[in-house]
Amino acid sequence: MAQNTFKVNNLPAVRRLPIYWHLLHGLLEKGWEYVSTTVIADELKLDAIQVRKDLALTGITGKPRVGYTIKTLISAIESFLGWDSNNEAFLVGVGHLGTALLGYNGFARFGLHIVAAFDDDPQKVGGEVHGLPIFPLEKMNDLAERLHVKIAIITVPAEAAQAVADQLINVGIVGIWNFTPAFLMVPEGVVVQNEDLASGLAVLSHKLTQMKLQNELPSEEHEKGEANV
Amino acid sequence: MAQNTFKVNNLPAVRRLPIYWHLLHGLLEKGWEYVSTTVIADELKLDAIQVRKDLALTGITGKPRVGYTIKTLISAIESFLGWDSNNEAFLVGVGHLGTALLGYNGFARFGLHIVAAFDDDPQKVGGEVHGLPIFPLEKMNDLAERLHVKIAIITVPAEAAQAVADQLINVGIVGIWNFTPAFLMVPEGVVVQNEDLASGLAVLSHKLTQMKLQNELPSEEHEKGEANV
DNA sequence: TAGATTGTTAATCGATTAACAATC
DNA sequence: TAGATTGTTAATCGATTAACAATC
Repeated sequence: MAQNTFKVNNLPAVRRLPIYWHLLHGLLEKGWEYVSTTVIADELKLDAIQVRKDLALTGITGKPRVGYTIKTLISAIESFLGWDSNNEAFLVGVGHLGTALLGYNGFARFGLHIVAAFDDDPQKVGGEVHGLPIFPLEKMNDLAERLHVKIAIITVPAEAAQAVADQLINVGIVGIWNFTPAFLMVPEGVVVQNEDLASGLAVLSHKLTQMKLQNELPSEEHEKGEANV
Repeated sequence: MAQNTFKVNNLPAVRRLPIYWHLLHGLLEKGWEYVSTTVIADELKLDAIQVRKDLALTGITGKPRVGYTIKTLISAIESFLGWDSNNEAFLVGVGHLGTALLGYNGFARFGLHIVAAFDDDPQKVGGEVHGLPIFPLEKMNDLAERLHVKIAIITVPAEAAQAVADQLINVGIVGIWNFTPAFLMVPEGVVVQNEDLASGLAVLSHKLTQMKLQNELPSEEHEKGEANV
């Protein structure tokens, strides 16, 4: 019945789109024009059917026997993710990580432009990092209004994260990229993306521990070996 | 039949463990001794049953009516993830992000100690970042042997990532924390954890786009409103 | 005791994988 | 044409959620 199936909520698939995007750029640079899902799957150790399903999210279709036009695919991913329109962002917390993110100009490719940085350290306020002036937190309101900023990156210490988030939401921020381990309480209508490095490290540690165990119990069924006990 | 069910492969759950860990530390500092999964779920906007299942991974059990001993739980998470043993790590690529990670001493809490940094820029080699000397890539073999390092963090430009990974694997590295968007080909027995910021940004962008769409189609079923067309 | 909370077994939901017809 | 590849429908797998007995 629904004229609009709107089955656009596959987060794992969304996370894979940038990975395809990166690969596609590489192929383009190598002079390729078309690519099949078989090739993509092979390069990324994925299932070709999965790749096809993922790419279908963007609405693009391929040609049997030929594959997909790489350029079209890249654009489709960008527009699906909204990376083809410019987004201005604030960054709050000019410590090690904040400074690194300010210096990393790679986000521009994704339409993300950090237009102002904030910190509450009087030593830092008034200074510049990678050409961007650092403002005191009080200036936030003023600048948000003037620049119509909707996205903010939080790189403050965890203890300060909630207060900073509250303040950001207050000045109209609706998307928060949270690099602290703090869990932020936000009202409906505000989106938070947690980027906690500890989670990534946990997975790495866990995989390593698993592997170590596997090696200690020598031939404990090599995935599907014969039962030998 | 299997005396060892070994159902320890729930990656989403593993990613949540550090989040619990952080919350538990906060509660401990507030003077709490016990905590129930109801409280944890409430704080993190999760399901209490899910929290219980996740915590069960670590092997710890709680007491009905009381909950879990916070200190025990913290230790259990740490030991499950191997965070209670020290792991030495290399870091390759002392650019913006690499420098930030070197300066971020928070990893020590997770047992991860960066013991040497490498870069191929002669300008950087011989210098120091946050007290750590920067070595040329050639020194890798030497140092890996001497220090028994098993983990490496890659923060080089994407184009150089595969070559660096090859070299690292060559000197005995078995765990790679890959901060580049490059997909690394590694032999069996080597674990890679990709930490591509673009994936996180993609999810944020996607959620924001979704929200915008929702607002544009005004009352398109408020999750379960009446069909009005 | 009464009742909150755990831990386990079963049901549901969603993502991945398989099967296969359509197509260039 | 023959056959590689797409796109869709169905089957499987795994994670989340529900139900409920056990317990302090």
